[in-house]
Amino acid sequence: MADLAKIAGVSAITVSRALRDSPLVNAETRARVQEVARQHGYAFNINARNLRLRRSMTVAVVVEMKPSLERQMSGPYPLELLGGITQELTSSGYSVLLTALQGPPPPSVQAADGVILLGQGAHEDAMHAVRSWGRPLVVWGAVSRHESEVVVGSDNRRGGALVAERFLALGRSRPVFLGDPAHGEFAERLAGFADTLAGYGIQPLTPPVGGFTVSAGAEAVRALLERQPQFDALFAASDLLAIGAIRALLERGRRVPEDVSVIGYDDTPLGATYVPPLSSVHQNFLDAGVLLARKVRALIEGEAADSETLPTHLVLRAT
Amino acid sequence: MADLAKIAGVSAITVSRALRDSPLVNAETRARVQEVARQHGYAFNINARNLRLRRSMTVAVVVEMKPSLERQMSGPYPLELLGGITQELTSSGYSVLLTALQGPPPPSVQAADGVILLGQGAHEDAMHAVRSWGRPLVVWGAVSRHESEVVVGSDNRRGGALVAERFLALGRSRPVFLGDPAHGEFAERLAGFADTLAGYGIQPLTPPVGGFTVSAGAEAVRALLERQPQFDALFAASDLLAIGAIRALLERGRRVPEDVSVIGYDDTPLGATYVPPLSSVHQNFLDAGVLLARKVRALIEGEAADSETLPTHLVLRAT
DNA sequence: TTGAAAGCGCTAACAG
DNA sequence: CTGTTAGCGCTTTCAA
Repeated sequence: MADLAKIAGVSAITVSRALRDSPLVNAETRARVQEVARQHGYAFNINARNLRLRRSMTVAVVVEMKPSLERQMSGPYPLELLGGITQELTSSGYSVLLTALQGPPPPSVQAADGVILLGQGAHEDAMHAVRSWGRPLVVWGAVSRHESEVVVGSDNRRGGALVAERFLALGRSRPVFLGDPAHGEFAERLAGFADTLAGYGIQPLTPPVGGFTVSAGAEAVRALLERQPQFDALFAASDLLAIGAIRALLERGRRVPEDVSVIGYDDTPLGATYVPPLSSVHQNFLDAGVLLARKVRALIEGEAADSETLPTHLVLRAT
Repeated sequence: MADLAKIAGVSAITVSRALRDSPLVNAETRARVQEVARQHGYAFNINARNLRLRRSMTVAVVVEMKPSLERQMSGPYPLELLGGITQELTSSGYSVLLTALQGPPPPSVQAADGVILLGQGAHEDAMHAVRSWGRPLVVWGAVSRHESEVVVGSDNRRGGALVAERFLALGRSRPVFLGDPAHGEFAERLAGFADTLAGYGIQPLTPPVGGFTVSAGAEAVRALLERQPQFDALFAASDLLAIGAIRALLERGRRVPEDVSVIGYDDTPLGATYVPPLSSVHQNFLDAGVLLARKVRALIEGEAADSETLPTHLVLRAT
């Protein structure tokens, strides 16, 4: 900048202002300075600015990213969430720092102005670790769980309720919920589901499920068919589980949806292109990402931000 | 640091060295300083270090991230790639800066020590834009296309050849290739496929395909069935296209695989759980991510790095 | 093994 | 509208 200043015949601070499009500098001067900068291939030093301004214009996004395909956070969700976050944040001058939460975070992550945690999942400890960084924090997950944190999540209770209503409308009376309620979002889906059914004196079966995978869903349903085969509707807490469930049902000669109605969750392309195409509860991850981004930004800039619940809706397909 | 220095009764530079585990400092002093730092909740300022050291310990990952589910870069690929990259980079002290390549990149991205471009796709212009940042660059995509760049990609030619061999072993003689060869990686898959077939005097049909989606695959096959229905094998350049193709085939009463063998590409969970489970060419995105990360790191540290091709293998399932 | 001096490149505050 | 001064927090000389 000092060099540019000499070349352009102004002071360094004027160069600084000109490059920032400050209104404090004459339009003509500004143009000249910018031209000189361009000609000389000037590269701005963001670290110097950050040091001076005491901020990094950076938001850390913490993802649980195990190398396992069928995991809960796999599939398109986190990527869409990331897409929304990145879109919103970069368009307001922030950068997105991706972190895997394994071992101590690299220093640049600790220097982030804010943090977005994707999926508190079964990892309440992850939340604690991240909170200890002492940065503005926004979490994607089950909203009701954490009053002290800003949490964005989709309306899992409503999602569950929608499925219950659908089953009731179809005249189904022996429903099953498939999913481990230790997972906060799953617990909410079950709550909405069970509460609505309770209004009609119906209590869903909740067989144990050992995971989030297609095969976990299939196993659970196979076991259930052994012990309590008399069900006519199944609500799976994820499309993956639903697909596993359908597979197990078909194996045992149960027709879908004639004998058993099945509805999944997440409305993944996987479910949509499945044969039969899976009915599912849709949540808009892209919007969710944008919202998460806006909330950290608000927090960073000292404004208030509240937890928020995004609408869900039921997408009916063949099952 | 100056404060810590006073408290610990040493100089600032000694604090600096102690916190970095420098061997220049007495073990006892180091322990004391680190303890003081911990007790007082000292937060290291990474920007100051970066300013001083003239680097950012940051790698920008540029992704094409349009808000469309069925896009090429959707699905689990980029996430797995990202997982591998993040894993490798964070474990060596670098941070991963995620960027969407829309409009001018935020300054912190330009300050990255290196850049990984995920998918040159049909966007050769994306590569030009990124190259103009003048940073060490590694690209994920079609290796043969760019001699001047370091490109990591999986062995698309071999993948295509494997499929051809499989079809030949099955005695199929009228194969189709489904995919737009304007896409560099697709072109390589076709090349490997067609070359192998040519050795047996067979030339595959290459109907036009308008996109990367399930529906594009279905459309293309419907049109093909009108004009040239006499094919007995189909190699789709992605699982998405393959699924669309199967759907169209079943619609028109063609059995898979009895009448038409179908093999996809990418070995996605979507394909694996499809009914019928899709045979597909597998590529290991996690390893690829790690490799990409190692190569930028090498480049950043002034070492040489060459383009590299990752092995692919064929996963046979029902189709 | 420790420290003093100096400066990385930028910008807020305060004149002019 | 422009400039001077000072300092953000760290680390690499160089000297003790």
